[in-house]
Amino acid sequence: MGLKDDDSLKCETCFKDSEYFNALSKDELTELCHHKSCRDYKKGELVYQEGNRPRGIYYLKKGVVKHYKVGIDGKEQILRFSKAGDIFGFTSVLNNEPACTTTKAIEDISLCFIPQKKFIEMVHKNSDFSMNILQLSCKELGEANQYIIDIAQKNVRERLAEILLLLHKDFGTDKEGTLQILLTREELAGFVGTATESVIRLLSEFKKDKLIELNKRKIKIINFDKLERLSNVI
Amino acid sequence: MGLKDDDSLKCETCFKDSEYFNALSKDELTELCHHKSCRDYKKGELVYQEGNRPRGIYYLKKGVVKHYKVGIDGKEQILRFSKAGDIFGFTSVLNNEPACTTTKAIEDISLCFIPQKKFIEMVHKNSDFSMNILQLSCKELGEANQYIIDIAQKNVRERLAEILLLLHKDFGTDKEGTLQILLTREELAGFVGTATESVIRLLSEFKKDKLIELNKRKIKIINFDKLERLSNVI
DNA sequence: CGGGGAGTTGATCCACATCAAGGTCTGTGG
DNA sequence: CCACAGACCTTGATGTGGATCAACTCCCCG
Repeated sequence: MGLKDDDSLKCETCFKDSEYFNALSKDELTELCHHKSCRDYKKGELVYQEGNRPRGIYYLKKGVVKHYKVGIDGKEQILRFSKAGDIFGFTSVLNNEPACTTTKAIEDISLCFIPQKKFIEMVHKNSDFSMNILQLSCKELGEANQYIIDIAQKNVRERLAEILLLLHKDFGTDKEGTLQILLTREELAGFVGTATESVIRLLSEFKKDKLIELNKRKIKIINFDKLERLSNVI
Repeated sequence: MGLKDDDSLKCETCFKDSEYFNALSKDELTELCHHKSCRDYKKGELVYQEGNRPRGIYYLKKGVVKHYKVGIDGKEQILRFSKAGDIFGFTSVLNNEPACTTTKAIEDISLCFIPQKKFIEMVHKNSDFSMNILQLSCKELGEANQYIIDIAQKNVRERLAEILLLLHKDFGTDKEGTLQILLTREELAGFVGTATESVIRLLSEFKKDKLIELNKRKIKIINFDKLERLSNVI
């Protein structure tokens, strides 16, 4: 799991537009850049695994990863995705605990790694940066809470509708209107929290009802209003 | 919702043993005590409601509150409880957003209120305190994630067993061995994420199988091992 | 003593998981 | 460029966990 040292080690522009690292001063940023290291991962590669102890946090420069937990029967429950510009892995670093999720690249990605020590140091030294992380963590907590009530009280149809809209909001579309994230049916099921067959049946129902168009893994939402009503947003 | 000013305003000992406020210096503590205000709530009273904007955070001195969301059909999904020594309400304050949960006293409680401004100030000024809050928020995030996979993948029996053990861990027992938290069947159902009738049926099944003893709302766990195995802890 | 909330039990129904069996796509190596 | 294996997708049949509805009891508490 060692990180390759390459040219990107010296890359100073990684965090230029990051909404989290913008709190750092020019000096802090330079200092940080001397300690970070970058690496590319192929689609399907693990970044870290539940139960392992990550030795730092990650900044995703390119691509998409999924964060999930594996249940008793081996079924993946996807908790969320991260895309370019996101950071992750800070929860276990901050609590000095093993990771509570597994993170895997679902496309080719470019990652920037910041060692635990440097990250903690920054949190302590720069209160604006610390506040950014705090707000991020609170935001994720709010989303997790929302997700709990969704899973507990909505049926699968409502949840799938909601998640399609969520993916649209988070990942947007290409010029054709296709969702900018490609998931297998199994992954979609793992995110919704249902069986693969159920997702397949509901997707084709949505297609029949002219809510979406399907082409392999490409999904295009064509009736947002109806989907929204169907999702029963609280 | 105004907080009564009373003698407790001057109380200096509120935070003496708090694992979160212990990062504050004596001076900061004194300063804080000049800005906090205390109030008692009767069982059943609302502290704040989802959608409202709390103007500060709360430190629970005595009693137990439940944090929940209300679903479409009016069903309560309880997300967690707080007990003496816990703080809550900081997520919406930090993100400057309306509260994403409703908080209600399930016994008579004693609350200490810290205005938003003071709290943010402390987070900015004292990096140890900030780290405490950050760790708390990350811990809650981890618990929420665990809860998502539980609800998504376990059946009601497993979840009820797990929650009984969780309540035991968090609230302990009196000298008789009875859980130190009294919930209605409806609240228990709202926490497990199921129907009241299902909780009732399963509780009496657990009783029949000599896993627990029941006396009104009092629950006594008598076979931890079996309950643990039943809960299918991952 | 009566009214209302909480608890209990039984009957019924359906959303969804699971199983089974094929079809389709994709990447690899010959 | 083709063949083939393995992963992924799809559809149908079936079983059931647990929600829902209904009726009744049990407590409190004024």
